Amino acid sequence: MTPHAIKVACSNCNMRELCMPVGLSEPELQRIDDLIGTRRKVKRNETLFRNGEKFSSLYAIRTGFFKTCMATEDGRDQVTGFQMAGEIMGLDGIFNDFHSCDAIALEDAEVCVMPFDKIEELSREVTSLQHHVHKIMSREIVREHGVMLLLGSMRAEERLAAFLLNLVQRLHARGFSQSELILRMTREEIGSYLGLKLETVSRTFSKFVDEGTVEVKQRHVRILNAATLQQLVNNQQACH
Amino acid sequence: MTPHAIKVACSNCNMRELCMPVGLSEPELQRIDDLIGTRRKVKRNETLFRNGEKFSSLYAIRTGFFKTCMATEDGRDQVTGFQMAGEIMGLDGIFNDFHSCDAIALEDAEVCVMPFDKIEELSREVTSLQHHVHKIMSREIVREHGVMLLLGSMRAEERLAAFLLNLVQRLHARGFSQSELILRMTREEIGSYLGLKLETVSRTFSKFVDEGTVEVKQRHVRILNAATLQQLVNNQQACH
DNA sequence: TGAAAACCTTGACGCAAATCAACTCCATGG
DNA sequence: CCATGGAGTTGATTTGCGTCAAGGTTTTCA
Repeated sequence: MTPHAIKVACSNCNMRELCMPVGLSEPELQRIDDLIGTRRKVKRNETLFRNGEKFSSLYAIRTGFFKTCMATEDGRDQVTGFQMAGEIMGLDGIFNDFHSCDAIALEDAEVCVMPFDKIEELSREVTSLQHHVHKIMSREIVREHGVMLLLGSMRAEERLAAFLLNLVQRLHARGFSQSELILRMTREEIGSYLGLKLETVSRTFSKFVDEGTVEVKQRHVRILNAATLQQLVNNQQACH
Repeated sequence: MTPHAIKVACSNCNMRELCMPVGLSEPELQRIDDLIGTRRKVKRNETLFRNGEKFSSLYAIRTGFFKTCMATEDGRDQVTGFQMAGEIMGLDGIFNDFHSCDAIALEDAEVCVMPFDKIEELSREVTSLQHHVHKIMSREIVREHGVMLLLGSMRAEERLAAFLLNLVQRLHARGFSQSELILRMTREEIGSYLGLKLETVSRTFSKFVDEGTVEVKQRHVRILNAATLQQLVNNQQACH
């Protein structure tokens, strides 16, 4: 329950180039280190923050994997994203000072807690940090545009193909395989994100397997033919 | 073709409280006036900016109505939002310095051009402007979460109900009627935004009319029973 | 280690929305 | 004034995905 707090430094963090601006001077780096108040460990299935909670900090993921989701009144929820190491969470809370979604760890995780008032203070002085914050928020807006396109106009196969390619591309950028990945989320969570039911997700995986496009053993996925997946995403042929 | 340029001032703009922070001091207001390089008129069906164009400025809508949309390779496009007076466009371009969607006027419009480097410069000095920029970006992220929920888990009726309520609420905040509105977009554009085909949008309008929930005469819509629409959005009863 | 729970797969069937098509309405301009 | 074309409506039919159900597999925890 109490956040596990350790004083740490960005300056020797191996995720730095993912969550911090590059090309900082030594004194700037020193000051950025002060941004991170604490680190916090979050166990699998625990929430980092929850809808309605007061917003105070952004969170940079050091290790682990999260989902963010919005709950509706009637109890169902929509997964709005999956986040991995180096990505920033909590941007939704800036708008009205309260979080508007839940962030839940899908595996044991550790995040850097960055009090937002400190970020604003420092980014008034460090121009590259200021621009970096703007870019991160803009990136999230662009990502969500992509999800809207997916949800608004793609068929089930196209959605799952886009999802797999996106995941593997982000993992690859973190030094993992370009063709193999382990899903940290259930079929139901994938379905929620993609606007599909879990049975449809399962069937679509099976279809890809039948066609020899991917190998699936539970949550272990190996992409055998990325081009086929890419074509699915691009063409959208059938539905004119 | 050449942007219609007039030097103007935020300080006596009646949209100010929508696109600028409140509670500025007199000297701060003076400086904010300098943010607006020019105004630009955009005629119906003309683009303010286009996917792939270099990003340089954010745009505050003074008058008129826009859609933003992403094009796919095969020629179709997904409407990602509709924007009205007082709203800010162009946030998508910050991420990689290029716009990633098109902004098209749905009626003759006028926008304030705000060079982004100037915004960054000034928001280093005016704290309330800095926070305002952050809030505007966060608001867009939260809005898109809402659209994802809509696209991912609502049925056609629920989507159109949510759409109408959202539009009328924003118009009401601008001093227009709480129950009457004129749609500036076609059924096809509504459908694209809501992930539906134009025929489905048309049928759903007709259904609302039959049930006495709204009156529709072409693009003129009068909401007769907002509670019924709200219930549709909230309950999502049928699809458990 | 064994039993319950969670997760996943597959099949049969139904339905909401897409598709295809015909027609109406309205704005525009020669 | 009528001709033209874009926009909208409505009907008939198809279809992709949801729903319901049953059974299999993996994980969890006592």
